[in-house]
Amino acid sequence: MTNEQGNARKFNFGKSNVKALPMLDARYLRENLESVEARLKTRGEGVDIALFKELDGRRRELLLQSETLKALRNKVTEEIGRLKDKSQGQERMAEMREVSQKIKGIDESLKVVEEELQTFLLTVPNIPNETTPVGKSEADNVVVRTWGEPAALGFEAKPHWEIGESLNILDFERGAKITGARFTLYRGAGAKLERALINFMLDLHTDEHNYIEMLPPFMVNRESMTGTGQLPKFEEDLFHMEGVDFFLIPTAEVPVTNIHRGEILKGSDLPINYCAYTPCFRKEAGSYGKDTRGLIRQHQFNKVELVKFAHPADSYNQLQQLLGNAEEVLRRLKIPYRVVELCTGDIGFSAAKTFDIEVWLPGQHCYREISSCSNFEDFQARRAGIRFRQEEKAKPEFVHTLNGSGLAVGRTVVAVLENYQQADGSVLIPEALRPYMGGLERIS
RNA sequence: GGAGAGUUGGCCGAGUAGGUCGAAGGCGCUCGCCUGCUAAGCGAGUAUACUGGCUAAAACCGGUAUCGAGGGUUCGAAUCCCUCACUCUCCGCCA
Repeated sequence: MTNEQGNARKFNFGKSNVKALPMLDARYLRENLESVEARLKTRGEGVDIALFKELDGRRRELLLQSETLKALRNKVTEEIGRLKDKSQGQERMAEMREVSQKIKGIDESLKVVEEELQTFLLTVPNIPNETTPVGKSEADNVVVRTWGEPAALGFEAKPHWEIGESLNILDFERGAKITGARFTLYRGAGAKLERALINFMLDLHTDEHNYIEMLPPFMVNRESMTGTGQLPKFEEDLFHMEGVDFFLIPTAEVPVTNIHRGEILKGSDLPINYCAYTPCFRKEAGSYGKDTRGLIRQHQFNKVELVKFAHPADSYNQLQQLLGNAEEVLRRLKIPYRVVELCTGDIGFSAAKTFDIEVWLPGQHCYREISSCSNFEDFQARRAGIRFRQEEKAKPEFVHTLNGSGLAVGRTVVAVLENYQQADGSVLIPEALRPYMGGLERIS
């Protein structure tokens, strides 16, 4: 046995026993090919219609052949079973032996086609909602509203990394020494500020916004990553464990949405609101030159996430609520922000509609994303098999899933440091946070 | 790390000398009946996915699959064999 095999065996607890993911809505795609294609085009994304037609057609053809033969075999087998004298069945048994061989061959081809089809379907992004503005890039996003006035500091605003280093609460050099680039060590009041923000956000959402707090695993299996849409397409952005088929979560969206994977929920329980603090781990592949300084883009950062499972007819109302719940964090902290509606060219793979909250950063003279609130409609629900019944006996339907940061904690620290910096180099603590900082009013 | 026990439908729970078992029974639920209301009682029904036919679409009718997952033996597997995952108990180790 090679070393690698030994390892694999030792840690071989990768697959969950939850049933395989259900087929995506191949039927809907089959019947609405043209319109789906047109709407996906607004993302700047093409669908290989010819490939789909071929795979889908082949699959149905093979399925029909296989099922017809199985029906025959079942019938004959039942007759044999009814025989008192089994020796009378010899001839038919021989026939069925051949039929079974044929079925085996067809099923093997079928399996190949189904895997190809599944792989194809899993790489098709969500269809944007009709209300999502059509556009090519970030530049076409629409500012929905702006809250708060950037404060007139009366001096040249410093970027947070300078503030953090001079107050000795953020240590980028040692973070890099301990691990590497894009890892930061928080010290003293800095560490406490991060923790205070986490608790403040969790308390706000659970006590006032009616979310149930969850503390999920920070590693998930492949099925979970596929359920929310990170896999199969974005594996290169994820940290993968060696020896086990687990991934570090890039957001709490993954473990929290997958809480109900493969379940049928009660319609009367909707909407279900969950809120979770987790660290998030991202490789940030392809962003090498970007945001190299400071806390903005880290391989590990903390986030409080809001997740909703909603009735399809109610999901856009829920999206507004979720967005408002996230905004409330910045309102309480009295930090200016704006809300941006993402265009079709800028929304994520799984989203049908997304609003970003961008916080004002005086040190950088710009608004930066601090939260992303999306309605995935039934996209994740299909992949993850999350359904509900309207009524006790009704047919199960897919729920709509939503989530949003409420908020990204590291970036909130950035916003606090930069917006609350004082001429003397100290930083005031927002009033709402003081109870979480042991009454501390100022970091100096 | 070692030893053992389990995994069946919304839930509980039968079913292992392979055959008519998608699966007894109970609970729950739905509809109907009955009783002046309630309770009790009686009758019927009660999984999911894919797929063929019909259809504008459904309803509907038919087929296939599913008894943790995957594979094997067999004309035929919930039942036999193998691999894996998970749950529980005991021992060891450990925050």
